[in-house]
Amino acid sequence: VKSPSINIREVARAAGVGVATVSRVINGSKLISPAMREHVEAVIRRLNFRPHALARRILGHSQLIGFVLANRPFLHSFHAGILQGAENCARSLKRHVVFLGAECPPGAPPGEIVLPPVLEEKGWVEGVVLTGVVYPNLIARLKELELPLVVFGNNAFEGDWAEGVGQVRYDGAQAECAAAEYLIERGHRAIAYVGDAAFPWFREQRRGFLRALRRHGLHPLSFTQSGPDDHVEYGRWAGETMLKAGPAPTAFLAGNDEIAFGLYRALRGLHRHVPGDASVIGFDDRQIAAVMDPPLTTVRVPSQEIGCRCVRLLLERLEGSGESSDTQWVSAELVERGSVKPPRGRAG
Amino acid sequence: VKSPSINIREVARAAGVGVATVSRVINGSKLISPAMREHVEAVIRRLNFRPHALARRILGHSQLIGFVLANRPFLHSFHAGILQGAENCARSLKRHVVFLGAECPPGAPPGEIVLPPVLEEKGWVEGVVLTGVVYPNLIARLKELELPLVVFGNNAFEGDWAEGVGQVRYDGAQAECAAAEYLIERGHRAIAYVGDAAFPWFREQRRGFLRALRRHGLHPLSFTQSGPDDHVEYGRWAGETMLKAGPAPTAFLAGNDEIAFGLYRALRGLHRHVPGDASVIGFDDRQIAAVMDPPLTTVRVPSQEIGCRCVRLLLERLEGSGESSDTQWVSAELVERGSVKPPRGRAG
DNA sequence: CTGAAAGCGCTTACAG
DNA sequence: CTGAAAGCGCTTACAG
Repeated sequence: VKSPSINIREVARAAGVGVATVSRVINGSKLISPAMREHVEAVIRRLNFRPHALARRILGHSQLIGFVLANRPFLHSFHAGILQGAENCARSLKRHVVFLGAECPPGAPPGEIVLPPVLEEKGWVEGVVLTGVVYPNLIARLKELELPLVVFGNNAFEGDWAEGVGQVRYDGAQAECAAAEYLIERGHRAIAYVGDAAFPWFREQRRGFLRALRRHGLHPLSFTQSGPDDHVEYGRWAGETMLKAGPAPTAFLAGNDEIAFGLYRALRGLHRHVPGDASVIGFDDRQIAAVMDPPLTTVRVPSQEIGCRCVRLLLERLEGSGESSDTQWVSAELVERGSVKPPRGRAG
Repeated sequence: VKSPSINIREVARAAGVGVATVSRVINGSKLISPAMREHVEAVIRRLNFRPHALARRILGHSQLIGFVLANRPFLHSFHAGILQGAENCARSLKRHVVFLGAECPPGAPPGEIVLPPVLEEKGWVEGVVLTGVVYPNLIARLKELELPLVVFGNNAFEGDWAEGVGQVRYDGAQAECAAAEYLIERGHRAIAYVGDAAFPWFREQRRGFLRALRRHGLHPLSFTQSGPDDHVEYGRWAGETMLKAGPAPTAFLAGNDEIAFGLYRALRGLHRHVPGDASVIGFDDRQIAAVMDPPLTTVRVPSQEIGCRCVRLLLERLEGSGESSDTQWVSAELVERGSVKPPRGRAG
């Protein structure tokens, strides 16, 4: 059931040359005279010949990179940024990105995880960039498949997987420490961190938060229980709980921007004003941050840059098989908008 | 420079059978005895053999679908939704999606447009789903390449390209007509449409808006000039201009949610309250809509469904080469949130 | 059911 | 510089 599309042999015959010559032309080989090149190119144009991509790459590289978004029902703007960065960078390096979803429960034995065929089969992708919610068993499975791997480190759960895999990450503890300092400088003393401790990225942030408070001899408030999957709901729940229960914080450090939005809702529900009654700092700088009211001061994580660095690191490791640098760091910085003020009853 | 990875021939030798038999096993052929199958499978496992994806598909189908996002510097949440829908659907149909950016200025002759190699070469993708900002010349180029094509119709500029291409679209005029009626029912008389008429999707919406106003004998206000590329800025500019210049509208129909947010800003800057002083309805229902203050009433366009329908339609056309249905419609519906109220001085 | 052989469309030593 | 031939890893008639 092959369509009668023309192949290199027919081009060769039409041009009155050998197939090797046609091959050299389409591959831009130097071993060919200008006259011959022009002649063959003319025939190629006339016949509208396009070489078959798969056949060309049976030996050699597919130039395809797998971008795996693990365990995510939805492509949020943050991961969309990573994907876009990866695609841009891949394109400039003559590679292409296959976008792949993958679900794999944390408890599954690596051997039993079934991945998309593009990953299971050999020859499709040269390597994989791994993002989303990444459990060690997925990494183990990908290693079994002998796929060169770069993971967005902050998305991965702790485990014994680092060997042989490239990482791009930001220092969440450091960033959140700086955010806490920023609040402390502005006079806040009752500061709360909000983020489900079931996730490593939130735990890491919280460590930085604790570090800052300890340094200043302040008592840290935290809300780290597991709750609703929806981050907005989680933030609202956390806010309501904390405001009703204990000494009300004058400032909140939210694990991400959606949690921050949930906190806004809780605050508003209790007639507290942001930032008049309570300050809030988010994390990630997703698209919603600038649009919230007041605009959210937040820690910007450069998503596009992360995507770009992931594919760049992957290709470095592919080429220099001598295991290039294991971890690359990108920096996360506070972007000041309108959700922080000194607490009430204190000179600005 | 071939890595010494094992191939079908070696498996056959190790199993003491012919390569055809191994081939049948990995392809799940029925023409094989259970005993033989088990034996070969054991050898495959022992040798950790994985067939080469590219070689398998030289004849036959690549199972790859190109998802092209044209002329977009950024993957917005709306298109991210389409992509995610496409990937989900593709996966369930055993296909994979290659995410591709493409820039091509509207004026370029089709012959001169250079696309990613994955599209230029034959055999990579079985077909293309086209979204973003789509000019007719890009469609023409893709047709030259004989790539089966489904476009998200609302993203495409008018032109003589419809023949032979599948489309998925929503009825923007109808949706915006309904949105206008919704405002009229609530007592609004001075209603403005805001959206750059340079873009066909805004023009289509505006037609629906005009239809509704005409039906009720109302005078339509419109802001359709070309302005800043950034939609938020565009909305702000439109809002400020209209509020300063003419009879102030009591309600705005924004071409998309970001324009609506720009209108919020303009209104706030002039100390007008939403929805107290002016109502606003957005379009698309992007992620920011629910997060705006007040939450934006908007027309929801089912982005994931669009992505899914695009790949489904593409595969139908691939299989039944008898040109299956040309255009599929999805419905866009108003989602009521908090940005609409009856105008001042009128009973609710 | 199974295997030897021809074939898919290309690339790449090798010889000239 | 150019071409005939062998090779890439797989699939698929064909014959048994």
